[in-house]
Amino acid sequence: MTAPPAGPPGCYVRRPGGRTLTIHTPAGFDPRAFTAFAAGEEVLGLDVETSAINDKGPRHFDPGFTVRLVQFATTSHAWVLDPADPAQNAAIRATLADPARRFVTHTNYDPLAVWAVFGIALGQRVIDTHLISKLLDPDERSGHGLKELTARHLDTGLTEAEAALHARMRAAAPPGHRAGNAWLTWGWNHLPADDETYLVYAGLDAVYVRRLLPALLRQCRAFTHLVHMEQWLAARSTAITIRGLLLDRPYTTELLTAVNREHTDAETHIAAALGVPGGSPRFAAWLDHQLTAAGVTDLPRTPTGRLQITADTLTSLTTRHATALPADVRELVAARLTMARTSNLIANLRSFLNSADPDGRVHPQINTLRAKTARMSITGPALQTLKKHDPRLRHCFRADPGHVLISCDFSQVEIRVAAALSQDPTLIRVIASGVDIHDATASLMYGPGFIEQQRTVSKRATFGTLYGGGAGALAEQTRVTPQTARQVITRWQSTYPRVIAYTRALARQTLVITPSGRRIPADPARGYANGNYMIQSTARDLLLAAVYIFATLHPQVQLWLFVHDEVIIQAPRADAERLRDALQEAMTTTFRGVPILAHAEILGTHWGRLHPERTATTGHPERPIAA
DNA sequence: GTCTAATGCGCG
DNA sequence: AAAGCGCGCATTAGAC
Repeated sequence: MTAPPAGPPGCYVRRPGGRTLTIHTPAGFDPRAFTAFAAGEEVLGLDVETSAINDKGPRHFDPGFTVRLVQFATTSHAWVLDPADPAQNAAIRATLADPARRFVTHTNYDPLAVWAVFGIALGQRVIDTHLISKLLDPDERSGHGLKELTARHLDTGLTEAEAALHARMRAAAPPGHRAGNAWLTWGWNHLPADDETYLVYAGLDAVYVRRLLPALLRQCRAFTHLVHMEQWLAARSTAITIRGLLLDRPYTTELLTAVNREHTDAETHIAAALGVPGGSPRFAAWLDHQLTAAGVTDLPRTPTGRLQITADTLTSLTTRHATALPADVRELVAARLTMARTSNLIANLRSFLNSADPDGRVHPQINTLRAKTARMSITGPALQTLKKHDPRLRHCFRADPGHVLISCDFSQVEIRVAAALSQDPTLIRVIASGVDIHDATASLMYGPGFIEQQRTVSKRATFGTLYGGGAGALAEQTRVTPQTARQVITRWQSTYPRVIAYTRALARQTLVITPSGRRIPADPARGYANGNYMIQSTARDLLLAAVYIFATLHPQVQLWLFVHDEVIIQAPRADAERLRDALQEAMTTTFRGVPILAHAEILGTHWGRLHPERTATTGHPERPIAA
């Protein structure tokens, strides 16, 4: 273990890896000494200890969320401050609000907490070691936690402090708070704020994040421009989280009530007819029996042999096998299908309402570097995965009063990026001519008299090739025979040979380096994925570049959300046309001689537009809305 | 009951 | 020769 306390009064001293680290505790707070400490360092490690976070709720924006400790650190000294003490609270605020001050944190958890509790926006004054680590190795599973990173790059002092804290929490948790992870939740909320293990852990967190920064930065020499751009994007994204999206709560509540009723009706119907809940395995057994009696045997099963009840299998029952089944069975299958379809809607609507703060705003977390390709993810709620063809879901979110939402998305950006990277002359010519790319591809493959099915298959072949797919997958998707699929792929390959040559060359590489300088390690067993890494990642960076240009030219405009190849902004109604045009212009560009096109439109007050003839809350089966 | 891995389905 | 890619979350299945 480390040496016993031996520092100044009110301090703990630890010597992990032979370095002396001093932790100043709240009990020993001295305003003048703290001011002198803070003045001596331009970039401070910043960490906060908070009450436990409930992932199902508004997280930082829950009224019950509190910050219990705030820590500032150099590479050798940490000050642990207690915001409940007025003098320490003032010192915290003064330090955080100082416009000349820079901080280093791990993830944006701490800036969000600082905003939620102190109302201070750190904005571009914070650099995130998690983000830098993701640039060094974009694989999420590579261990980007602060503990793993400090153990790898520095020493094990922090992991040991954490182990000690967890042991302390387990030991101190009262009965009833020991099962599962309950001791952890109890610990973050209730472990006494003067507990030595807690204070040492808290102080070391800030010291280690400060020590980690130079260790990681040194390894980024070949792509420091990415550090800058990603930090910019992360700060803008944190601003989106902080501002939040306004939920149309009356609409959402009413819709949930209606859909709940639809779900319950279907459930009750099944229960009344069979005496079995529709969602139970016994329903599956009953249906299995009915199908066997009707001679239907080709439906998918679980590994244990149970009939698989999915929306897909149920749908095929109501279509392909409709005539084989008695009317009462069909009716119950339809009811079960209603349950399957509404349960997804219900789950989404509940997550919207649960994640809203008391003002009716949701604060989605934006992970700006989630995928290996640097694609972003949005969680809490997962707004990128809402069923698009049912506009009732997106309609739950609305612009702030007096504002409208404006959306702009790239047109077929991945095909264009593939053309630009491969410099395939035929694909470049097709794109430059401005005709429909899939029409042109089908025409090149089958002649100008191609039929619709040939267009569909060649379109699938295009995407399959960009993603590294083969004949098997193409046959599976289009229900053509494997031989036909192989022929289609061969034709595609001879139509766009440079694309094929390009992706084959990429497949042999062990490291993919994108035009923006991003490093993506190849998966040795799946070299065919490299082409997709390159294309998807480059498309993402084209979006970042466009957003950067737009936001720099229009710094006051609020970014609202990103959906992979789409940006949504919020603007005052009076500026809508002007900003729609400006956004489209910023996103329209040329990449290596290939035009990258974008289309912007004013969405209006709500994200999703309901069909004019259909009311929102009657629970009609979803249907695509004509463009 | 509790937990995790796999599956299904939503998006691009 | 063959291989689609990248995500999040609810539910299900199976293990403990």
